[in-house]
Amino acid sequence: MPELPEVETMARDLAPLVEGATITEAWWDWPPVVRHPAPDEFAHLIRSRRIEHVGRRAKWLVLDLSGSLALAIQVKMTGQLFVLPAGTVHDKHVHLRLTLDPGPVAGGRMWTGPRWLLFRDIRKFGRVGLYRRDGSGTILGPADQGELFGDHGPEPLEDAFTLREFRQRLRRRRGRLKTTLLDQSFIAGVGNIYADESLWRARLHPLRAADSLNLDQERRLYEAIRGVMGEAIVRRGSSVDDYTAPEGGGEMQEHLDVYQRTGLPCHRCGRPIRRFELNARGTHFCSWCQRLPLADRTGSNRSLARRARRQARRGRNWSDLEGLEAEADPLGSRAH
DNA sequence: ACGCCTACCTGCTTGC
DNA sequence: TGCAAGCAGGTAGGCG
Repeated sequence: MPELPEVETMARDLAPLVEGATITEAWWDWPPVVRHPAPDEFAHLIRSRRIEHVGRRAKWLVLDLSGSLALAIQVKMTGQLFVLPAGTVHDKHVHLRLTLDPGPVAGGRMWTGPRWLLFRDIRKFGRVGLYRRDGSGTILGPADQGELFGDHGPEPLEDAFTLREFRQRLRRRRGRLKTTLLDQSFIAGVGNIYADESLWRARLHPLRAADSLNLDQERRLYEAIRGVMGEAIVRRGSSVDDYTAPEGGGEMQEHLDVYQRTGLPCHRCGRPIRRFELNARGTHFCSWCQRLPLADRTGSNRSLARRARRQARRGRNWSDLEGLEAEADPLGSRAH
């Protein structure tokens, strides 16, 4: 499940393989994979474009093409990219194929023949789109209007993303902490794995009201997000479930503290990691290290607290935990 | 306006 | 063995 570190790894792996190459043809077997523009126009526009740079924004790969075009690839859950000699047999999950005339490659290497850039996506969630950049370099959305990434929050690892800005953004939010971290308009690139990991590292409960943190907690969360993301990039991301980096698997999964570690000892206190569902996502945390203060459940965010009480009465959401009914207490309020 | 919920997908696992 | 249900989750779009 690619998040920021996995997509960053894909971009870094892909760059030396395709930068400098020219796209000569586009093929697809499932039109919805081309989100924008209409598939025929996409094929027409992309022909003869040179791939000038491979980068990343949020969880998207962005290939800068000649003529101020940008090929944006959203891999979502199971999207993968491969570069193989043209004509290589591939399976039915490859839904888009770009034929590349390699031309001279950085480092003086010369490919001996055309290559295919393959987009493979088992679950067909991923999409590609071709967009224009305006004079200032901003990628324009459909119909050349607005910013393609206008709805996205800041990149957590950029210098421009300061603790001060993080605090300001966090205090404007009304929802729960984890829901907020997963919201791409709050911060770009955080997904389920690194949301859980960041909250564990910051010792904050996933259900905390986002606007209820004190100064120290805000700082811890800010540093946790950046620390977890930075470390995950160095380790080439996490290889879990369907996802592995094609150019060699990431190893961050061996260094995760909570994600998919239900029942295993917390790396800080030794107590078992617990799991519950939030917004239909598995949520992993340590109920000893990550407490939900009483005040949080009652006062600081009224609408949130009201909803929490209603859900608790109906016995939904955080009561149907796997196994251990007596132990199941995602609020983390039980004394050990 | 904002947050929450569902649909989109398919392969794998689990249960009968 | 076979089949169906359950599960994984990023995010657009609909809903309240």
